Amino acid sequence: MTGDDEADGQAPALSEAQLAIMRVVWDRGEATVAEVWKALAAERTLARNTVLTMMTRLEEKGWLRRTAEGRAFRYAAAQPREQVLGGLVGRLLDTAFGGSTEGLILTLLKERGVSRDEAKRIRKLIDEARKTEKE
Amino acid sequence: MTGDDEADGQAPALSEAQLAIMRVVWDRGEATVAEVWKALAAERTLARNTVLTMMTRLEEKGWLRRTAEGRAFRYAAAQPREQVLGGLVGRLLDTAFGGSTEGLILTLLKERGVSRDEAKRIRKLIDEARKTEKE
DNA sequence: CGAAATTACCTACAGGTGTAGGTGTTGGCA
DNA sequence: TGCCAACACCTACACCTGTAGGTAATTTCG
Repeated sequence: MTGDDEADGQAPALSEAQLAIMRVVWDRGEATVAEVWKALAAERTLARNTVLTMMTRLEEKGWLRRTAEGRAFRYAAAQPREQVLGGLVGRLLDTAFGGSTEGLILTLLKERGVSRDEAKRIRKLIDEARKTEKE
Repeated sequence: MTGDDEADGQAPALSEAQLAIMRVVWDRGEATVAEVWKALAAERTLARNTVLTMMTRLEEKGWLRRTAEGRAFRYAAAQPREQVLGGLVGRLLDTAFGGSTEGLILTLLKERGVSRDEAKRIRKLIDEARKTEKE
């Protein structure tokens, strides 16, 4: 799979602020500007209009989809979280780690460490992943 | 700690093209614009001046350091690769995965799969990381 | 010696991003 | 029923990124 390794190639990848918005939308399934704004404003101050502008742009670029609902809009993610994050990670993997999965994981572990429990669960992930072994 | 340099994590994070340059510099320890240009031009076409501009900007922002050498400059990374990549990964981890190491690894495995050999080596990494277990 | 090459610097520009003010519309409530 | 709050839209702006042309200094080679 992923035969289209470069199909979406030039998607400029979401920036951090954009990702923050997407995260809220993904978490809720769908959301209005006001909802996203409230969620983000809980962490840092920013104007409602900022969120509005960014969501409008995300919609224009196909990251979000919206449906009129009364006088407001209800936004939903146009692409599943897994897919977008997968692309993001793949991109980072290639650009920063020369494609080395181990390199990335090593950095990750060094950066954050890992608890006994996590280690166990991660092992499990690897076992499962190995079933769909790559050639 | 971190008392000596404030150029830590909060910098806007390197973009993809910038990372490509840094990668060349890290790989060689140090490099001139011409060297980086040749390395990058091997993969895609771009003007020498593009590389020059970007490296100058990277120097201004503290990612690269340079020393005059004759009529040219020799650039070196101002920060070790591990540190920068660590910051990058940490950033992605928090922004996109809500801090879940497993989440990132899962995505990574799904995205790229893993060969038997890699799986083995990754296991080892985890074993080692667990020694410096986190609370 | 003079031309070609090399290198840096200055300048520019289109497109993206984060931020937000001002304007117009509308629905709800006093 | 008239005003306010909520909402979207338009506009703007400063900054960043990728890209590169033109210019000037200097080195090197024929």
